[in-house]
Amino acid sequence: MPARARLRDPASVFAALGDETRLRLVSRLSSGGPASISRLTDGSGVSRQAVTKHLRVLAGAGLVRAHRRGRESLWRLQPERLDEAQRSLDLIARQWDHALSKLKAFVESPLAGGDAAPRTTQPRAGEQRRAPDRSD
Amino acid sequence: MPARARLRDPASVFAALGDETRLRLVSRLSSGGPASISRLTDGSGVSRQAVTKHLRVLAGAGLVRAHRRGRESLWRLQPERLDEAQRSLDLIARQWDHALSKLKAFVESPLAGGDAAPRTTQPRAGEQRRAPDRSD
DNA sequence: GCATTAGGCAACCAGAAGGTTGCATTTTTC
DNA sequence: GAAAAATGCAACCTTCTGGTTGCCTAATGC
Repeated sequence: MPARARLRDPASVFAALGDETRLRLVSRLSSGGPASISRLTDGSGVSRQAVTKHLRVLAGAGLVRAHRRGRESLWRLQPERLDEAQRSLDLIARQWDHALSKLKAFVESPLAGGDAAPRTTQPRAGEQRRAPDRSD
Repeated sequence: MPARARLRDPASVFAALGDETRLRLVSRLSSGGPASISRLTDGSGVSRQAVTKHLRVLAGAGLVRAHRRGRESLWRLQPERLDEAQRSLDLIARQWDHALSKLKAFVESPLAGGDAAPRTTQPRAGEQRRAPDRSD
């Protein structure tokens, strides 16, 4: 598998961020700027090799990138993927709001009858669009 | 309940989202509204038990919640965690920007090594002659 | 009442993940 | 040019994960 396989696969970005150690690495890179492996290993609580592996996972998700400088390799954050992940979350949240408003419209609709809550999911009977409203 | 300042456990949320199947589930819940396990299993490509497990992982991360209705259990999205995850990403991105500007200030400073020096990434003695190259 | 439908529980399995250790390689430093 | 520093590679180990299957329980629909 190529190192930069499916870069726009949101799951892989989340998976990369879904490890305590890796998240700390990302956080450290984000707040401290580019750093070498040895430096990142310091105080990480795991071995240098472990850090290396984690960095590669992050790189595989496109979250970080390294370039060699002399005998050390400097790793830096790649913020684009973060943006992508953020947009991903945003999309989900937006869809949810929309679904909720549809649901609410359905429930309150006279066509739904007072007794009938939406049977399981698909309201698609007499759904009418409504302005998105924050129900929480 | 430290719901405000420090995010509880961002890694677990990301980990939960870091699986293709689970992300699809979340997406489906977000766009289709609350749904039962059987319904979520339909077209998911995996068994009902697999879906159940995934839902529990998502619930463990606080991303979804179920409530029983008759013989079925309805699962719905829990958008707060999504917000948290988003804030998490935002924080990281912000820190990164800040780190970059500090770094830039440091590199461009005529007296490199002064108070503009990045703290967590202190250059060791005799190491500050090369600027980080952004050739990629 | 009885078949059907929706789920829960538990055992089991293969492969991925996270981690370690040992050794080789390449730059730096003195 | 030899020691030290910074990594890379590879083997190995243990635990976690995603998935399955089989069987049992609880509502529902006739």
